[in-house]
Amino acid sequence: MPRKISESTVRRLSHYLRALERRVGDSSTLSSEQLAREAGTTAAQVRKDLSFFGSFGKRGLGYTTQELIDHIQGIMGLTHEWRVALVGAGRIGSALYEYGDFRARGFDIVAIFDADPGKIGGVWEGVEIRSPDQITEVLRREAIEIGVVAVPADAAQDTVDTLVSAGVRGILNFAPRRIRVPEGVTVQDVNMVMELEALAFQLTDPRVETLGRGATGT
Amino acid sequence: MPRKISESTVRRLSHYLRALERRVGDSSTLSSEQLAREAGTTAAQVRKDLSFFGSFGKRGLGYTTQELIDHIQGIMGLTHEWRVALVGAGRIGSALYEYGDFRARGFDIVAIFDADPGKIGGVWEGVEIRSPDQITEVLRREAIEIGVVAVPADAAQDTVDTLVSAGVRGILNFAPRRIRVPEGVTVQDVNMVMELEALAFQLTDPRVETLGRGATGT
DNA sequence: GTATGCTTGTGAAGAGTTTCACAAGGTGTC
DNA sequence: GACACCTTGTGAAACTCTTCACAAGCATAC
Repeated sequence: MPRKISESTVRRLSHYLRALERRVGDSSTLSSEQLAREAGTTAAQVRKDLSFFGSFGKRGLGYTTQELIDHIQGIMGLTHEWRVALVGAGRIGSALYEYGDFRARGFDIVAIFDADPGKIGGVWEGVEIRSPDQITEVLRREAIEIGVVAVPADAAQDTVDTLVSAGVRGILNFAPRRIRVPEGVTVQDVNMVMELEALAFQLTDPRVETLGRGATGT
Repeated sequence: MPRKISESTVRRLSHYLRALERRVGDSSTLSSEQLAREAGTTAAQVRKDLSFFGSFGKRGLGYTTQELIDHIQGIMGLTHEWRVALVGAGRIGSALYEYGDFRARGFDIVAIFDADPGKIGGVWEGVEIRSPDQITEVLRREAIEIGVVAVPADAAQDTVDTLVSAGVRGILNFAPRRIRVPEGVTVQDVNMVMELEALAFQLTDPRVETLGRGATGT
């Protein structure tokens, strides 16, 4: 009975969390209506999403901000630190690493790998850059559960295969390639070119011509 | 009659394009079945997606690689260069800019803005970093259509408002905040923390316990 | 303690997306 | 030119996700 939660629901839970965190301290309670407005969805959707996991509100009153935060964090598995490996210390990899927001949110990059001999041996804020040869060994030893793949597209599938065989079951993939993984392993793709292409499509689509200038802002 | 194309269809078009480009030169024709396999979907889905825009294949034969590339590029608006402004020259902004894959795909960052006085006046590969005060003027002058927002969350909505009032109708948003825009303007969000949270959810969800160790790889 | 007002939680309806299955229409062979 | 083969394009069915609408339930006032 592996209740199937849709990707969109999970995505919205993240939004709820962001919205709630911005409100901590404000008033201690809020309605699905308010939460929906702040998270950019509808009240019914908020209630339905939450209903998959339990009953967290009080009828007539709404949800207690901090309580709901705790519940959502529990649901999403954000109550413990996740140990993450970064593969690929190029431009994207380094930007990610320096970005630092991950650590603040419980995703701790504890190992870095790169195939470039010029990079191997370097140290980023206390974490040594290692050869990909060591992935299996290090991931096992460090009990790493999530892998971030920021290698060239051609190397992505091999990299992921190695990570998976080293026990990783979650992959954040920045390579612009669809990755194949065995069942039980999850891949999330981040592909900025694709997002830009989606924009280009919206700006190009005939509907724009059809609706004409008047439609904007109606 | 603004035929409504779903977000997932647009996303898949990008995947088809990537898959097709990898094949240029191979054999000159391929079936929906083959394309589906390379893009990670089903043959029926490929045909349905394409059918929204026309009939590009030949029955009994399949699609001509180069021809289909041209069609999809036309559909998505990738046949001309898009002029892009980058707002926020911090870590994410610079990583994006240096990444360079955008330019290769027809997205040309021709203006950069940052509020940090220490950065204003700096030059990145020939493009000067300007004060946000100049957004309206520069965007109008340079006929910029797409804005990339890589500013802190609190500044995101204001930044977008400025961009929109300067004529931008497509926004790529890296700030972890849901942005409100008038109708006719499209926002694409890139939020890496959210993707990691989705992974955490998958790795945490009770179903994992329910299915047990045996399920992986079945 | 009862009445009033408000908001949740949820079955059911509605909308949208994916999959199915097959007629239509090409190619190549003999 | 007819036949066999193959793959597209597409209505219809199946499935999934969102929206609706309302009974159930709690808080507060009197």
